[in-house]
Amino acid sequence: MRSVMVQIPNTPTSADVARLAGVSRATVSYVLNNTSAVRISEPTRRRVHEAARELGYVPHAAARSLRAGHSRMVLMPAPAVPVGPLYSRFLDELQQALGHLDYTVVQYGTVGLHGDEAARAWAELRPVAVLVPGAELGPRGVAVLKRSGARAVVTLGPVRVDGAHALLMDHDAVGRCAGAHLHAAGRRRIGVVVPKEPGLEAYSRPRLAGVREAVHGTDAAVTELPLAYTEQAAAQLAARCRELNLDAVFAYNDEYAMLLMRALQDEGLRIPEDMAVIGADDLMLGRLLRPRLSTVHIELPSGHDLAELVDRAVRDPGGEPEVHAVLGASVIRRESS
Amino acid sequence: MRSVMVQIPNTPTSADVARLAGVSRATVSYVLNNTSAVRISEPTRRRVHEAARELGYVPHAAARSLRAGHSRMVLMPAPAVPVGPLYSRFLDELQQALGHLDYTVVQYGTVGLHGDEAARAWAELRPVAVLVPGAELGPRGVAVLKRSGARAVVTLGPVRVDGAHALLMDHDAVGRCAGAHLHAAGRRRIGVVVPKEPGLEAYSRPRLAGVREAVHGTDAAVTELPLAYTEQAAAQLAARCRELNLDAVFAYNDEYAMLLMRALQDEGLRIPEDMAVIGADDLMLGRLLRPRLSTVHIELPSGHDLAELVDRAVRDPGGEPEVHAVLGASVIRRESS
DNA sequence: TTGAAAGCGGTACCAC
DNA sequence: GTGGTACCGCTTTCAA
Repeated sequence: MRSVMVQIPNTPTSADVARLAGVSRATVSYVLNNTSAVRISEPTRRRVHEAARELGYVPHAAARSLRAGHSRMVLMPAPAVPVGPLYSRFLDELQQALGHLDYTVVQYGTVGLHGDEAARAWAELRPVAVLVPGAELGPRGVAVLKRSGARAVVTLGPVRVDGAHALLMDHDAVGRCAGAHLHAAGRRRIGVVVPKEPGLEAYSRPRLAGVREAVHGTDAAVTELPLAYTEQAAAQLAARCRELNLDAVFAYNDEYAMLLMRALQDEGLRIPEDMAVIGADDLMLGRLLRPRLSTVHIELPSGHDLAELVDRAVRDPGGEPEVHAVLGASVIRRESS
Repeated sequence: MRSVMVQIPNTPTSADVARLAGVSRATVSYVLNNTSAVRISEPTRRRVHEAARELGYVPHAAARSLRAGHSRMVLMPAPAVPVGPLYSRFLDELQQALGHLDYTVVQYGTVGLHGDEAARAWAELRPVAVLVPGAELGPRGVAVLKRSGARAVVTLGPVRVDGAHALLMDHDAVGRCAGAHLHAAGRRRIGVVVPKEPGLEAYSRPRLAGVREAVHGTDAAVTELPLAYTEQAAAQLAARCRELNLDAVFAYNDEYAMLLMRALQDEGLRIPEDMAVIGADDLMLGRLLRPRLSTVHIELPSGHDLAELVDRAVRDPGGEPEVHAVLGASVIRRESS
């Protein structure tokens, strides 16, 4: 009796390739990895390649790295908040550079996990390096990752974390720049916008603190201005600014600055005569506003440099953690201040 | 002779935990996975947990999924171009929802890889599902992924791909909306901005085509207007718009609209009297412009719905590919058109 | 030049 | 209740 079976296309393994090519699994591995320590005859190579192509063979990364005892995966938590063009470009450059060094960048969708929970989840993937923006990771998280074989842990954030390399992106500097600029321009009653949107505190608190530092010991006063990203909230805040008799506002970034500037103008305040406004991030939109928006230009590290730091750290896991201050901030004065 | 050795902290395995707890690896597995088919005494459970905690044990995801023959990983290519707030929110919601269904979302940094190359790289990770925005993936790529065990492949883009589920996000509709609106408003010489920035063609071409469709068979003429995202380019384009005697522009999206609107105003054109301008994406900034920017509001599918589609597909891999048209587009008329 | 086999870390079946 | 053990797919000695 002839039995016709529907062939369920099981994912082909190297054993299948070996069978089809009439060789051993070892040979398949040698051929497909171009192992230089071993010479395989040209006919055999061809047969193996042919078989692999025919079956649509794709090696199993997990099996490979399990056997190898390590991977080339660089893990980053996927950003939860919409990320600006600045940071996007930085990320892209970083991925490019790491890819060039033969690493694979993977952004892990860390959903509800926080702190050490998250670190544990990341550690399960046994990445060779972990890059963590923000201040999500503590020393214990770093320890977990290192114990699980991460040869480099790099934080990109406001503070250094024990045991990890650090790219110090101190947003204080942004606030200091803005504060110093406004003070030098003769402003003395300075408001600082602090977004109400969650997830931005890591940046907004230091920026506020920076302004405070900049005018510390002078006769200038700093007022914290919480603001949700809506027109209505902006209108209310504009009215409040007038009541408070402020003469300057550092608006967190250019987007919030645009929002607030519009509201201030609608409130009848002249910019910059009655009220100086300065943003941050040097986005294109600031140049398009009227008056043109002054801003704090932020210089992020080159993705290329970070990639090389990662590579160094991976090659020499015992080395002292490197700490680099990498956030350049400088005022671009336009017309609004 | 007493030998003092520096204990190199090798990553602890379940065998280490077993040793320390004085039980077998099997027992460790049972305890840590809460295997219900097997009863383990309370004291033993405690000892195992204790040992795991003490060693900082973290299970090895690769080993686990190798044994299991599958993972819960949903893979997406990491977006290469800076992605707007709309899409960011969608992504975030999607990750949330998938996480809730116990999937792990991983964005793979696909650098220089294209088409089938990329599909192969993704397939190496043996994800249970693959979500691909844009038009990067062809039928062959889909086949590669499926052969490697992906139980669901979903494309989010302008066209359906053979073998994959599709969330049709037909940006033609955006252009059609804009075109119909401008035509209804009496405009007949319509320019359509097409960004020169690479990576945006997947959206800009259909949007342009949509405008053409909308006015097809009428007396309106459509002019393609390539534009780089710089002030200078915008100024030149504004001058050209005047020469061409256009009476309306669909500016690709709100950001390009803002750029061009500024340039048109600087060129002395009145909006909307001399020139109607409409953007797309319904960003906040459009509301803040003067005149307020008309725009095409885009409704993306809910991340929740997509997550459920993925889950359905994973549970029933043999099912017919689902195809949903999911992009809602509607004009929000403000003052600029 | 090629093949047999051990072993990476976990899980789950089958005995005891 | 708990332990022994085979096995997932791949790489890499070691022998032939």
